[in-house]
Amino acid sequence: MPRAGQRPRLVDVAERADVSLATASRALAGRDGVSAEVADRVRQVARELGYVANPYARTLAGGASSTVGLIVHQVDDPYFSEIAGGVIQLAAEQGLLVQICQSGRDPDYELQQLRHLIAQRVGIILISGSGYDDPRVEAAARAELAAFQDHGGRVAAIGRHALGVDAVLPDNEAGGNALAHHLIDLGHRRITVAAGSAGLTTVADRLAGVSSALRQRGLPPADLAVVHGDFTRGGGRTVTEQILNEHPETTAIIALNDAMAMGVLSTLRSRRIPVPGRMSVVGFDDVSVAADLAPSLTTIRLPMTEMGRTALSLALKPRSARPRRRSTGHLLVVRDSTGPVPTA
Amino acid sequence: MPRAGQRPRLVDVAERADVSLATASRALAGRDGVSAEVADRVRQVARELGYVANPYARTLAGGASSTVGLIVHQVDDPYFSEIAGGVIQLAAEQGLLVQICQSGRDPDYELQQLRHLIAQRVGIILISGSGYDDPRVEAAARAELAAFQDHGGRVAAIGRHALGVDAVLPDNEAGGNALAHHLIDLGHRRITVAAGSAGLTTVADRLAGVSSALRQRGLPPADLAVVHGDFTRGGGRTVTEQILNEHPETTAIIALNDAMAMGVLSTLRSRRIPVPGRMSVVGFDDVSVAADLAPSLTTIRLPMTEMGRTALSLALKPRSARPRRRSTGHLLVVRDSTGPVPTA
DNA sequence: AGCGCTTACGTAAGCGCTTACGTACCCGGC
DNA sequence: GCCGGGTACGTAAGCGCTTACGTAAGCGCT
Repeated sequence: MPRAGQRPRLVDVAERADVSLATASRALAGRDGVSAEVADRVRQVARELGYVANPYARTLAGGASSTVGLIVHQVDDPYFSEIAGGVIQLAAEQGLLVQICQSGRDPDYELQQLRHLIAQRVGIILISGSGYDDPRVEAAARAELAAFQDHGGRVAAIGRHALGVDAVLPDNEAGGNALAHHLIDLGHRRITVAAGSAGLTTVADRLAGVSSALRQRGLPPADLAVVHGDFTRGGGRTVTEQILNEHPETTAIIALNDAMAMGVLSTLRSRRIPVPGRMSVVGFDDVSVAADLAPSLTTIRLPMTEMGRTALSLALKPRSARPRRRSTGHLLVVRDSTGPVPTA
Repeated sequence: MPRAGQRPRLVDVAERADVSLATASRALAGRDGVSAEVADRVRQVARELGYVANPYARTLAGGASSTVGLIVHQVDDPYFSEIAGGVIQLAAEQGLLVQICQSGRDPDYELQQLRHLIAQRVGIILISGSGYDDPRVEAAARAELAAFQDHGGRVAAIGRHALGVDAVLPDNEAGGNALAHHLIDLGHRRITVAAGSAGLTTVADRLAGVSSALRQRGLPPADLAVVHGDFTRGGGRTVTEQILNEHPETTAIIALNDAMAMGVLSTLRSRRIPVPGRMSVVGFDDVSVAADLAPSLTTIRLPMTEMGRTALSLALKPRSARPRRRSTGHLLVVRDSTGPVPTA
């Protein structure tokens, strides 16, 4: 008999279906060893009673945890919130709950969040964002995740390699390459990269693609300048000031993510520098506002929502012997922020 | 003795500190009935062992759940992601984990998410976003939340009243009022509101503020037109087309949130209608990109991060007899998207 | 008819915690 | 000296589930 005002328990279902606790549990878990007839009866009663298993009891008893932990650099950055959207979508479809944490782009804090998630016994961990090229931190994270997996935890990474786990990876190098080719095709020769923190693998990869484009076109490395800031709008603004001062010959700026590109555009506007009339600007990611900026932003489209979904689906699959990789497509989206090099 | 390769349990701590399980539990919970000396010893051992309580066991046994559920309309909408950022910030400071869900602006689905969170036994629920003026849905949510609270659950709402729970509420009416006054001061007389879905209380409240401003200025109601879309950039674009067709005399558009305002700006730009030269545009919320748009957006600033924090802190306080309300400040931020009415 | 094997189910242990209750001890008061 | 009352701690009962193991029934086989 369900206690008044309380959620029904498995015993309540079992009693009412006139079976034992064990049978009820098996029936609801879809395990076999239960006749189809009894299983139906149990499921029927559960539905009538509105029974939902207590996840705490279930997990304690050794069942699989139904919560997935997601670590992002910052939730209110559209890149991450779109990824989170994809994760949450698929999680909802699967009846899973998503625990979300931010690292604030601090590797040590991220490690701490990771440990916290593990200590909280979430079943699945998704790590999103760029990796750090600090070997100490990445090795610690790697070790932590390996131990977690050995105890049955499931892990996937989004946009970062070197963690030794399943990962969905955009081809950052190819994207950077495509951007640079686009600008070179437009006649630009003095290109400056507005890069994020030098310690991020994403930055290094995108940058590598840009450099290789120059090489492929036989252009001297001196045609390329690189200025580091951080992957935010504020970072884009700061970096733009620096570019204008230190590399005044620049005719095109490659921002290594859209957030920075927004900062770049905003600063150029306040300096009354026409885009693309006097300066072309490109971004990377194609966050959804990119199309609505003025001018609309030429950028590399990454399927962020899809990336989130894919990462979760990887983590949901049984663990494979060696880490899987899923690469995502990318697409150069040409809009109004790029144009031919100005004729001096 | 901690089992090899396993996380330490409370018994491990207890044994090593040479006390009983109960004492160890009390010591770590900071409950009294434990001598200071013993309590210190236990805490010390726990630290050495890296002990973290298993939240599933803790919750099952009747301890407080340490997870907060957050329901938003959509995570990749900057309004919600900034609120979520605030919630996550404070949660991290308190050692809590945040479970996040999206309702996709569908009242029925939102109700389902709410039930899911409750079924999953989260301890605290935060509901963010506009309420629905559908009495059926709101009443159902109210009932669900009341029952949840009666069983010890904690609830707070952000930006919605009528739920019968603690709430943090921006003064939507005053904000709408301030926007309208600003435009009227600039000489605008044919104002059209780009409103979100008619069924949202937020829309009704902001709209009420706008209407009252016209009344306060002795302007005829006919000076105001209202077109409904949805609270997204796409909604803003659609609505703008409609305004241009059906209300060509309009000189100023009040978008009832920033997302719509972005859609409005984008459509006006593609139609080559100068802002604010021929049309002034205002938004509401002041999401962080608002300042970086071209032209930068005049809007009402809401302290979204703070709202998230406040909501969680309300939920963390012991329940009060009657629902508390915290109102947030709001501020008219005048930027470049508004100007004097064009002289015909 | 008797054996073993499978299938369908029940019994009960135990996951790691919290907490009601019990017990030993020490204090001061008469 | 004894007793009532507080303090500090231990014992053990659960929280609601999963699952290893046990058992009874039914099957085909010799």
